[in-house]
Order: sequence, then C-alpha cells, then structure tokens
Amino acid sequence: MSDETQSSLDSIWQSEDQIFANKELLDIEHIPDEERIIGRDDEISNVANSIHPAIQGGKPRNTLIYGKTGTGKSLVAKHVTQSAERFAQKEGTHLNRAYIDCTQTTTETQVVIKLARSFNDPKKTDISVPLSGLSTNAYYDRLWRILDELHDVVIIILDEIDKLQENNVLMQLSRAGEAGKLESCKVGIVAISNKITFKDSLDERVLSSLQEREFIFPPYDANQLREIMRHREDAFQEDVLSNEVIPLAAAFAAQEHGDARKALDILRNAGELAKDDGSDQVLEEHVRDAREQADIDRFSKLLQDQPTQSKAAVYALSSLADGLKEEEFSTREIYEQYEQLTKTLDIDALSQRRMADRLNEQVFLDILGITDRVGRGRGKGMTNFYYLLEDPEVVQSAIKSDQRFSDVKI
DNA sequence: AATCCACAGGAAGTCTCGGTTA
DNA sequence: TAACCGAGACTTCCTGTGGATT
Repeated sequence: MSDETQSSLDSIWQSEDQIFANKELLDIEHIPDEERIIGRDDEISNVANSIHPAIQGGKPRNTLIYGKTGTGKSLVAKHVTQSAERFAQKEGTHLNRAYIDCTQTTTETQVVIKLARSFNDPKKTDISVPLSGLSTNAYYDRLWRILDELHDVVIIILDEIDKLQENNVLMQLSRAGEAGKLESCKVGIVAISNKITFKDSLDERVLSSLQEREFIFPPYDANQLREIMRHREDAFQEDVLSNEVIPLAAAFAAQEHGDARKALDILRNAGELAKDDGSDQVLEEHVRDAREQADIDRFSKLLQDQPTQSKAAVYALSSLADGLKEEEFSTREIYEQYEQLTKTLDIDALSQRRMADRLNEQVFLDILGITDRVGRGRGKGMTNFYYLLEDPEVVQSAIKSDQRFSDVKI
C-alpha cells in the first residue's frame, strides 16, 4: 500500500462520527436500565407478581403476555426475570431462567435441546446434551435430570410462541410436575405472543394451565414513544438532533400501532441518511425520507434473503404484474410463468403443490398479499390469488441483485 | 337439483444430510 | 462400524369445497 493511500485512509480512521456517539442504544435488543423502561410500570409489577412465588422456591404462575410488536413484551419479561434471578440468589434459591425465541427455534426437539443446554452445567451434572442425534424422548429425559439436579425453580420465556410449530412441548413443560417427570424442580412459563388467535390452536389442558395469568400490553402512545427516544438520545452526538426530529418520528411510529421498534428504526435511519448527506444535524427531511426508505429497504432485504426457488416464484408473479401493480393472479397462472422462468434460468422446476407453498411462505413474510378462497371465473371453487405488496420494479430490482437473475428479461 | 370442475391444502412417503451412540 | 435420530425439502395421492354448468 502506498503512502498516499495510507494517509487518505488515516483521515477516515481518524474522523469522528459526526452524528452517532453510541449507536447501540438504538438497538431494540438493548436492555435499558430500569428507569429507562417507559410507561410499562403496571405491566412490570403485574408480571413480577405472577412469578413472585419463585423467589422462595415455589411454583411461579404461568403467564401469557399479548401485545403488538414493539410494545415492550420481551423487554419486560427479560427485565423482570433477570431481576427475580438476582433477588432469589440473595435468598439462597437456585432460580434460573431461559429465553427462547420461537422464530428461531420452531420445533419441539429444538426447544428441548436449547433448554437443556442452557440449564445444564456439564461440570456439575456430568450430562452432555448434543446438538442432534438423539430421540426427542432422550432429550426430555436429560432435561428433567438436569433440572432436578441443579435448580429449585426455572422460568422459561417463550417469545413469539405462536411461531412454534408443535405445542406438545408446552404440554410437557406445563405438566412436568404433575406427570411425575420432575421431583423437586418447579417450572414456570412466560409465553409471549402478538396474536390472540394463537389460543385457538392449543389443547384445552395446556391452555388452562398456561393461562393462570394473562396480560395485554397496550401500544405506546406518541408521548411515550417520544420519551422512549429521549432516553436513548445519548446514541447521538450532542446537539445533532434538531427539535422536530423526535416528535416527528414518534408521530410516524404512533400511526403504525405504537411500535417502539419502528420508532427507533426510523431514528437510526434518519441518522444514517444525515451522515450520508454530510450533514452535521439530523433534520426533519431525514426523518421523512427514513420512513419511506425503511419500508423499501426492509422489503428488499427480506426478498434478497429468500432462496432461489422463492425468488423465482415471486419474480414470475412480478413479470405477470409488470406495469399493472397490485393485480392479482391465480396459482396456476403464476405456475405457468414460473415454469417458463425456470427454463430460461436453467433450474429445476418444483411441482405446483410445492410452489404454492413457497408463495404462501412469502405471504407470511409480508412480501406478497393474498385474496383467498374467492371463487371466480368459470367452474372454479376456491382459488388463491396473489399480488405484490410493492411495485414490480422494486421487486424485480431486488431479485436481480442475485446474479442468477441478472440476465432475465421476461 | 345434480353434477362437474379445478383448485387448496392435509397426509403420507421418500431422500438426503449432519449428527450420536453402543 | 452399523444402526438410529430429527429436520427439511420434495413428491404423489387424496379429500373437500362451492360456484358454474347442465
């Protein structure tokens, strides 16, 4: 490397970030100190009360928490259990907790493996928990042994529980004591869901044992969102935020069901746009752009992370809809286009059955929309009709960033 | 009113992969 | 080592649906 490049790089390394001081504070995962959890005082004490028996080694009440995304459900659950763990330690109770994100861990076996590994201490128990290879029952067996051996009480947080594919694991966990699987250890479950409808899919017995306590977290209002952002203002350098930035971001987020995550995303994106502009302040226009940009970015990113076959299916739909955005097409129409596409791409075509599943996955991810079960045309019963949720151009350019699609012209 | 159409989506089975265990 | 395990991606087969057709 020549001296000149070195010195020009030096100036980049040296330059201080004009906008951000501590960007991590804008991360939704970041758990703030207690005084920074805004507007959730009642919720915190409710949850604390319901798991309170655990402190003395009793059985914590199972708790169900509902609320839309970004209403502080996970935050409160994590915070309260963490605090309980600390206090119990002083009381001499072996209380432990585990957090499971059910969007990542979707099957029964995986949940059991994760729990067993997180509660285990191989040095003390001499039990190993391999990542795979055992039967589900063998994993349960080890989990029960670990719990009895090491812990008085455990609290299990199951976040986004509606994403769990099977609920046998809930049955097992909530009834472990009665079923004689556990001798001394008590198990409490804190289940978190953003859909109330998820109850419909549950077994009566599980539901009743899970529903000992049930709380609904309301959305944040604009005032609370403002306060939340003010408490994280340290993320920025001093005097970088102009006055209207936070109220505006709060107003935007409040419009979309009071989502704190959204508010922080907008704020961070606005900061990044300001930085790209070379501006030394974050201005109102940055916030407005950030909101628009955030939606498209999220969408494109989501799409780019999809497997090739799914992209092909979505692309087929987008080429049908070219110029006619939001027009709906039936599975069969999309499949015909998809078959063409796979030929030009020289990839194997999936069966129609499978491609329809892929399309439904995209609907689940909010990449596509669906009008289902509307009978139309001649001789048709139920038919699914799919449509794009963004402009065809946006969709196609996102997919074409994948090399395999770059030459496609249909 | 009876029948037909054409699709949705469940069930069951196959294959492959990465892993453990005795 | 052979036997086994679960997950995931697929396929094929099948049943149910409800407006259109006759």
